[in-house]
Amino acid sequence: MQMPISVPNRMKDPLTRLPGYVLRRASAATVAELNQRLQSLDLRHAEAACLLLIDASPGLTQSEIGRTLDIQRSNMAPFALRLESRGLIERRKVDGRSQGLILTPIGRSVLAKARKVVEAYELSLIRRVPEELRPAVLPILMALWNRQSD
Amino acid sequence: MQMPISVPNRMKDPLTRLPGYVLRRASAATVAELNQRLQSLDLRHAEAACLLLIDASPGLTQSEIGRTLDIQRSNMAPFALRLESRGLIERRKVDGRSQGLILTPIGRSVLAKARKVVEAYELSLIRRVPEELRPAVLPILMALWNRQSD
DNA sequence: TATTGTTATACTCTATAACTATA
DNA sequence: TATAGTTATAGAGTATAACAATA
Repeated sequence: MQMPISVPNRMKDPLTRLPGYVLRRASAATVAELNQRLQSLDLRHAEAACLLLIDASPGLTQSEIGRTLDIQRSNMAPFALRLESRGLIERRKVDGRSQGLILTPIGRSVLAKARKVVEAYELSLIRRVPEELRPAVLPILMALWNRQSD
Repeated sequence: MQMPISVPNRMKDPLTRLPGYVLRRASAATVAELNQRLQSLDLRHAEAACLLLIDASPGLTQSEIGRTLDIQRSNMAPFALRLESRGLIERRKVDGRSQGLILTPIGRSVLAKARKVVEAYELSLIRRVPEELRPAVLPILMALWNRQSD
């Protein structure tokens, strides 16, 4: 992400009327912002998401996490390895091929800090939206994601 | 993007309540979908955006486009080169260092098809959202992007 | 047969630094 | 001094294929 340009852009921009385009730009901007806020914990946003998932469901396997986060099984291997070698998670054999992932004490401590960062960031995001539109935020994003809100 | 899992996911998922997370997932999913629809034109979503911009403001320079799309100047070079070597755009010297970009006849023809794909996709996106929420879509996305709607 | 974890590999996207030519 | 275009390079992120071990 480049830092925002402060001079007004006088260019015709036919793109900012396209929800899909603005969705991409909003996502790219917020990912960059969240990654920056997580930098001091040496975490990427997807790693924080992974820790949050494991904390909510200890014993999840790599494959299950990958399916939830839409990360390929093959890409989960180095991903989980990094969390493991940093001592944030442990693997526990479930059967001969699956290994449940759980947080270590260090992992729980890092997650506690990450959770604060994430929650503060989510709050700052929602606060960008005019109050009367806030109830529509999740339903709209879930719909664009093509998921039922529930 | 993996194809969606059809079996319901019974896993606790604390993430889908987080607007920022859902924003990222919605964006990733829609980028993948749009890229797939543009595949037959051998265009990526950012290339289509670039053509749309040049068409709206012929003579834009690489740097200006990069600032508009948040693509680094250094990354714009191979990007523009590809469009040029495919005969979609031409460079016209503005002064000793800047080159304005314009669409070639081929570029206009490809853009016409790309525009249809993009507009159809944008329409399909907005249709995912319940009708009464649609007016809030752009204001919310612009707010999350941290831009004024106007 | 299908699934888990893994390795290898390739491609895209993004980020930084440095260079030149020009304004 | 600042800007435009370029090159080189490194790091993420993502995609596919293939393999062994296990269910």
